[in-house]
Amino acid sequence: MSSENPKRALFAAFAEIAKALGHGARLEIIELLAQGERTVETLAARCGLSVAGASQHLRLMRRAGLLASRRSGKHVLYRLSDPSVLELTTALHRVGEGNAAAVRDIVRGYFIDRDALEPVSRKELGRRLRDGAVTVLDVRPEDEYAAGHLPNALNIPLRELSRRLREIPKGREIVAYCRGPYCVLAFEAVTFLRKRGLSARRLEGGYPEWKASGLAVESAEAPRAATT
Amino acid sequence: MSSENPKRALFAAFAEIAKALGHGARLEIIELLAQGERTVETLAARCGLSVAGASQHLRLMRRAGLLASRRSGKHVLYRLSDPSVLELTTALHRVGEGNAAAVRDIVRGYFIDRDALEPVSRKELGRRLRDGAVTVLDVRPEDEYAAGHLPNALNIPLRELSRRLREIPKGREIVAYCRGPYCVLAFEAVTFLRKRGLSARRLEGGYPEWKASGLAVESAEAPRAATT
DNA sequence: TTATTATTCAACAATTATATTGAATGATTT
DNA sequence: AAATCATTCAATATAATTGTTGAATAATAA
Repeated sequence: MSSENPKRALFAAFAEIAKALGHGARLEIIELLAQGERTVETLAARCGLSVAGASQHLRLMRRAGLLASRRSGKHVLYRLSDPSVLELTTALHRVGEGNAAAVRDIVRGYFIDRDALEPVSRKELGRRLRDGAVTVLDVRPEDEYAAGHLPNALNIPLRELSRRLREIPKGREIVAYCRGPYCVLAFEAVTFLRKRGLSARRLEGGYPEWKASGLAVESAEAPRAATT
Repeated sequence: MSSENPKRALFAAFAEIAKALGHGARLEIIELLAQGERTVETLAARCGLSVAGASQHLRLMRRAGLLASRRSGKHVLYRLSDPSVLELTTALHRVGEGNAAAVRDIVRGYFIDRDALEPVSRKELGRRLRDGAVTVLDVRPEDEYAAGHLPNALNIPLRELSRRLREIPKGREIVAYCRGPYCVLAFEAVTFLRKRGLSARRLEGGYPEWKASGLAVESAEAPRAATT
């Protein structure tokens, strides 16, 4: 490991960390773990991986120092080892947005016209939360909501949105959020709500970014981990 | 490339960028390019690569959007495509320092006792530069110095330090810097100078970090690229 | 034009990473 | 203690990356 040249060894060690980020499934796992602890099974299901496959990716990332884990009963719960990991993925996103033509194309093509869905900044939402003039809508799955969410946020997972539309107070502007800047849930929720004639915008970033900014969060009674 | 699921495609695109960082030699190339433009030949020599090998690494990083290049006569000059690339490597370093045990071991083992070499912050050096009570010493090779350096810095490449010691004004504190936080040049310079009884400390980060902080820099007459 | 120089490309072997399968482990519950 | 469940490990085939060599380009100089 720490061979001849100390500098070479150091670069090699950093390269290991970068390699651990160098797989789509692993970045997806990191996005999920940014919401809170998760079991191997849950992560596998959410990312469309086999349990053994997920376990391998997780081991690799833990070795690289990106993740940590703890045992809780029969389950092993994985988490990001440190907030700096989220900063690293944010830096990766920024480079991708600025430079990689492939990313720009995907963002343009699929994330619809971003201008029309111009996000509400965290600062702005903070101000408007104090005025009470806005409904904050969390469109992530219930377990992610339970693990932590914005203050007074209403949780309606995206797939239930159509069915549970009446739960949303009328006449107030809606700000929807989900997992992060590249999570499609809030985009789709906003598009859907606007079609229904509601005034909806999405939050800049998602729950992890809000929390990382040091803003207030709430979570369900027991701070337990997601089960399914 | 941009297959079925847009989110998957996006993660895959980000993973490509991470992969492009996932090799020690490529991180070393990036550190060098953070000093300024370089030819393929120069990079190959500095990193101990064959020219063809360096060219392959460069192509890979350019495809990932990390680098850009331009032709100048017979030479092709590569550069970082954007300041966000430096931020990305900085984030990578931070994760490595915080988490990866391997990195901690290397830093402890080779970078000697960091406490004794506690760096001078950029802010502090800025203040002391205004007072004029400090000699700023650039220990990088001449061509890197020529491409850009701190205001009024004295350039004595590390390997010439012993020979040219008399060029350093007596009785003033010395602040040495080099390429960046994991460049050993300044460490070794400070260790050497202290053995000689001089009062020397090293700067936090190196030239690229100083410049990225928006602080003043100087460069040689013609803003030409390094030749060797 | 021809020769020279810097860089890129192509082809190959060697290594490393990935996906998949099924068995082994560790903790819990019956 | 046996059964169950979540996770990890091991083995394998496949695919991707790397290092190396030598030939092909592209720009300049003679």
